[in-house]
Amino acid sequence: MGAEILTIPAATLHLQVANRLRQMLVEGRIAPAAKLNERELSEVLKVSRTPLREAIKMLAAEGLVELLPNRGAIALSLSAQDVSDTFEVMAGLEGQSGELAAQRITPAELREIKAQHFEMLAAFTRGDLPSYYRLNAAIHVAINLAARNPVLTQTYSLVNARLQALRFRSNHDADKWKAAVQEHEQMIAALEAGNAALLRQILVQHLNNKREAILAQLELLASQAQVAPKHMQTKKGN
Amino acid sequence: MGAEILTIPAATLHLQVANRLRQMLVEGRIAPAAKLNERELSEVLKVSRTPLREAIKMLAAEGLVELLPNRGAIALSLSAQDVSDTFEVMAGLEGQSGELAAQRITPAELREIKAQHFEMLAAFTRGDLPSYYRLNAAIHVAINLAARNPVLTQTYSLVNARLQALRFRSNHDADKWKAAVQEHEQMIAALEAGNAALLRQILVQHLNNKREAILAQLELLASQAQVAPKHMQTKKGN
DNA sequence: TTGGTAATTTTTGCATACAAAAATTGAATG
DNA sequence: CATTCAATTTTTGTATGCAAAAATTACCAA
Repeated sequence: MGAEILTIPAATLHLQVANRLRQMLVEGRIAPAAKLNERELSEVLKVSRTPLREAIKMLAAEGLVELLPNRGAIALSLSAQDVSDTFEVMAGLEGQSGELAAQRITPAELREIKAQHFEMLAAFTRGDLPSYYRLNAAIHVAINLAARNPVLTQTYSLVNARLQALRFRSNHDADKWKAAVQEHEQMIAALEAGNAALLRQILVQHLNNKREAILAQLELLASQAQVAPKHMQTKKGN
Repeated sequence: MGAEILTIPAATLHLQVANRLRQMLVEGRIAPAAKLNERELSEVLKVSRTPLREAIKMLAAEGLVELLPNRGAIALSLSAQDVSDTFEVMAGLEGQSGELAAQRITPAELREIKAQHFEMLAAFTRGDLPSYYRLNAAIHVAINLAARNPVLTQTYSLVNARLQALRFRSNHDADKWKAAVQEHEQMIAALEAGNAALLRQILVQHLNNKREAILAQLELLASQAQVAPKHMQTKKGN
């Protein structure tokens, strides 16, 4: 993605706004289905509506917000089916990333991934969830980068962003968690062996498991919501 | 993608403009690397710069134009490496489409694809290139749709759009053309047999062949361009 | 010429202004 | 009390205006 803005630090306003909004969306600071009020946001972000609207249009193209003609934009809200579909695509993209990475990864990259893996094990052992998730994501990104295909990386980031808001993270269940860690160890082994087909298979399975875990979690939340319907509606908040 | 604007025909201007611009880009009416002059385009499209700029921002997020800070936007221009990378991703997406379609396609969909295949054969036999390419693309789209995953469809469309401008079409060489048609027949067979793994493999191979054909074509054009450098620079054109 | 630089023009980026659509409010009525 | 409908307010969508940056032109000197 476009991360080398360091050459010319003059980032235009609409890009800055797009980045900030994207962050707010994937971090859930703007809740799913929440309305994006232009006046309100322009006051919060201290910009006029023009660059704000341009940023919103970009996020719409990225699929992070939905445009409703004459009614503005709302934050992406994924149905269970949407989540399932998105994970299915992610499984394909991760599988391909792994397949290519197994063929193209450099020794240095492999070493770094192994190091990150051990760091993740440390966080796992300590029960340090934030670090665990951060390192987990970093490893997947590193595998994707090792595939040496910027288009794949961009596509991956684009689709993955839609799932980031589901950061209420999956496998709280200890067994599945352990299984996920084991899958990560299998990934390393496959990467090291240069076994492209195997790494693809592991990653696809890994993503399918992730999908199931998230969907189960969603179902749980939905049933809880039925008991206490319509609580935190996420209005203007903070 | 969003094609059901028929429910409420009130499409906002910036969306209309985005659609028109997208079409101009993928049809090559705006040449690769050509500058998108806002004043000029706003006159041609008969809109003010505001909705035009919003549309351009959407196309930038789609990857069809590149934004240069303080210097506007230019049409996407793919290097040989870019083309190769993009085809690689498309191969993955098509492969997954096929894999899922083989599992999920309905008899009606299969019949329609077979019908389209015969129509394509007819066009092929007549040497009717435009119809051939149109039907070819339609079959790939139909397979994608049979996968029953809107996220996959959207991702597919997004990435594929970048290659559409390369419509100076591949395999002029009769052998490769025939091979492509044969691959299509194998696809139908695999679809009919519900052989997901096979259909994936055929589609991946099909896309790899397509990539090679296009890259060869590009190389040819590049060598010709060296002889007669800097001709049609594609100014305001039309 | 050629090269470099200052003045001019053009173009982009952002803010504001205005019109149209939607949402909200508030009666009035059943 | 609910409902409908008109008046008001809010919000979105588009056009215009203005400032800053970039590109172009004009000019001068070597």
